[in-house]
Amino acid sequence: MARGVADTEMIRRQNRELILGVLRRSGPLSRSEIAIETGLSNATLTTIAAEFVTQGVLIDLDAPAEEAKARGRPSVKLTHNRKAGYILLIELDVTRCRLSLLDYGGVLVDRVESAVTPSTFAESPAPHYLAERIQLIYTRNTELADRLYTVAISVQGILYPDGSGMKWSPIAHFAGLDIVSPLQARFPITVKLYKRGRLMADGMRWLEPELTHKTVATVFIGSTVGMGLTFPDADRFDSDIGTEFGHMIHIPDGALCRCGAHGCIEAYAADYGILRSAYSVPARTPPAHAVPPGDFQQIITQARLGDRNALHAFNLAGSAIGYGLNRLMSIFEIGRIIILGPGTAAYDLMLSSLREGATSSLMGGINGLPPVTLVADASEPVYRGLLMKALTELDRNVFAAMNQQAQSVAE
Amino acid sequence: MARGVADTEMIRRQNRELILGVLRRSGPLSRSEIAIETGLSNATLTTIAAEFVTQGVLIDLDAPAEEAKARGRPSVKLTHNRKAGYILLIELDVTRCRLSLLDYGGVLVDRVESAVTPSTFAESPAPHYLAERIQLIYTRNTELADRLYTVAISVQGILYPDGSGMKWSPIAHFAGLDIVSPLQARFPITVKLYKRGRLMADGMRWLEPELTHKTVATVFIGSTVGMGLTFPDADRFDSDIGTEFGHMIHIPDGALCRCGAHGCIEAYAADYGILRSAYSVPARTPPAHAVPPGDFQQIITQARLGDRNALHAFNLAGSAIGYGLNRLMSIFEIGRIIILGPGTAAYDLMLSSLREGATSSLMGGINGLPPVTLVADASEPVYRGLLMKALTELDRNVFAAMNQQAQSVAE
DNA sequence: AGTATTTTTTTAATACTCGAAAAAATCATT
DNA sequence: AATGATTTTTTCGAGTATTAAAAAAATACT
Repeated sequence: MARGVADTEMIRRQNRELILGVLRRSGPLSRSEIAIETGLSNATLTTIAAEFVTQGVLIDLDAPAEEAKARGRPSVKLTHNRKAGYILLIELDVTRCRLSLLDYGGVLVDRVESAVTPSTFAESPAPHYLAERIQLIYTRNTELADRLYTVAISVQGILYPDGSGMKWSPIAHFAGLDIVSPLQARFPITVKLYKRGRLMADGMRWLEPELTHKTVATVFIGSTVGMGLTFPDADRFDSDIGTEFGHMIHIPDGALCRCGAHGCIEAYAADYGILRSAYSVPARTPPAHAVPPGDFQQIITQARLGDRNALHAFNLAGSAIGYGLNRLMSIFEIGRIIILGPGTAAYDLMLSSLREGATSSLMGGINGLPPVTLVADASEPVYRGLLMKALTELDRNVFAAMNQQAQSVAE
Repeated sequence: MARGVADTEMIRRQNRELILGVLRRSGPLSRSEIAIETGLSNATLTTIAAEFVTQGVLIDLDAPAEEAKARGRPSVKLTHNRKAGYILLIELDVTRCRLSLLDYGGVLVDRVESAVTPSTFAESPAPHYLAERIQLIYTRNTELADRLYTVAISVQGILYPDGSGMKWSPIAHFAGLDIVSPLQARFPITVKLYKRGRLMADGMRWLEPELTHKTVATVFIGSTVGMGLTFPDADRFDSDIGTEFGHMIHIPDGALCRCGAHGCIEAYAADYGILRSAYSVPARTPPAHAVPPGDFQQIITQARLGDRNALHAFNLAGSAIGYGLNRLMSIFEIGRIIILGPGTAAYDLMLSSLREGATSSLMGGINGLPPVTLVADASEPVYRGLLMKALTELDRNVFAAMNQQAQSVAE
């Protein structure tokens, strides 16, 4: 039920993971510092560190440029051996596809970017499209022949339960295919799909360490409405949570959403929904394909000037999100809300109706609206989240799991 | 971040837990059977089993009444030493309070039952009331002087984040007090509060083992609407999930709920809500205090005879629950729905509107309504859930954690 | 050059699992 | 009744972990 048999190999793996973990969180550290941080003894640190160095996973940082030269034997900081392995991040959204190759130290090595249009994946099926670009990365970076271990892809939409592809995606012709298997068959890599909303929440945890012990909900407001949820310490709890907040039904048979359903939160709170209400377009009118940022900005300006229709549109949006949070808070206790994306610019206009919606239930009333933080640029937490997912995956599944006989990974 | 330092003591604790776990799941087993089941070697089983027997946690079952006498050395089944420890279960709801004392083998030893009324906890504060009854159990069962380890209490309502008491409870004067600390101060026991909805879901997992790898949502429909959610393998994931489904807002500013808010699911789908709609009582009318089972049954009968108002009431109820599930399914993927309680009798009357509500969104439409099971008697899974919580708590925190020097627990 | 100080490594002790061999406990057969 | 076959359980030795404590290493200070 819980875990399987425990033996001494597991001890070592677990302690190796522990060490890579603190190194990942708090820069280069000396053996003693790691010992203190992890609770392991110095003796163990000597052993495991030696193992890591032999295997080429970590290296001694001999930049001796210490701060105030202390007495005693100088400490030697350990740090990631950048050549130990490589990761590839793929950020995929409705408009672009960006591949970033990074080394084990998290340093950018190569980058490929291309535009995505509704016809992109009709012309070249997604697995093929991605394989071609990955091949380009391999060709341009010969050093990673067998050292590219893991590919992390950020997507939006609904995953198959086994994570092999998408059941639904806002990107045309992207859903319905097995993405993971063809890539894993062609290249010697582990491929994983991650939901953008979830990455946002994870990324925020790395960017704001004080969130560690809280349940965090991130809400993206922009051309869509997305959410991510992460739970304290549930590092391993990778089940598909915070899935499609934007497509939670706010009002049965309500406004028409891009997804085809009626009454989704998104249909009221995404840019196109706000635009529609602000210009009193009937709520059943099919949504605009894309809203130019200027148009959205203009509605904000109008609302600030007191325009009734614009104010009303933001009220509807706030209310949709507020009730959505309300419904969420009927299920979890949420410790912190982070709102990201272009919608943050209009947060003040939505606040009162958002709060009203969020607190109008038993749970919402008792617990109140949790503290809210605004983060205008959503791409940073997504990138950070994706990066850390890939690196910790490498830490855990490749380098922590190596046994003593393992060959050195570096030349 | 993950776990702490791993050492050899942890190995032993973990393997002990593993053994107690399979024993808990699959009756008495011989050492070899346990070895096969857990993956541990026979040698290890000899060692650990000897330890357990010395400590009085397990005993050799010498009932030799084997089935077909096989050749070879006969196997000796290990089973729980019933005298190793005791647990106390307290089921508390709006009408009664029942204490059940069980031994480590799960056998009922003593039981105390009393009625609860709205004035009960006004006259005797809850911690005092419970302490008195626990004292009675101690007095009547002298053998458990220092062998009662854990008390598990089933409650309804909203817990404090630290689990020490209730923020809100449907039982008058029960909320707002620290329940756990006074009891732990007075008796040498571990006290924990568990939410009834959650126990239902957990209990169903024990009753139907094929649920193991699914996300299960249990929905109680009766005088309230409650929910429990459990996730596959998330044995340890004890955070407070599935909290107040019944008080999720279905329709903003809708029907008046017992909790004082407007538009809760409960206000449409609990017995009082159905009654109210069936008799066309205005939805803002304060709900009846308790609905006699006969009255509820009568509405079912009327609906089956084609009474429009009764049918409409069940439609509203089904719709409320359907949209609630819909909203839930926008956040998790749910693999199985189990409906419990008196409301199951009217499930067929609610089904079409329930399904319509559940599948009207993007997620609901794509995934469809998961398989639904009906269980009329909700008290069995609650009791089972509570029992297994207490026993596994004992297994894990007391008996798995004992070290080699530990004294024997049995005389 | 010698001493103080801090980090890192070595050493010895202990705990745990495992595979293989040995022992134990029964049935089957002669 | 004795011997053999068979299955379960125990014993034993080897291998791998961790840790505390002692030793060694590497530097600053005097």
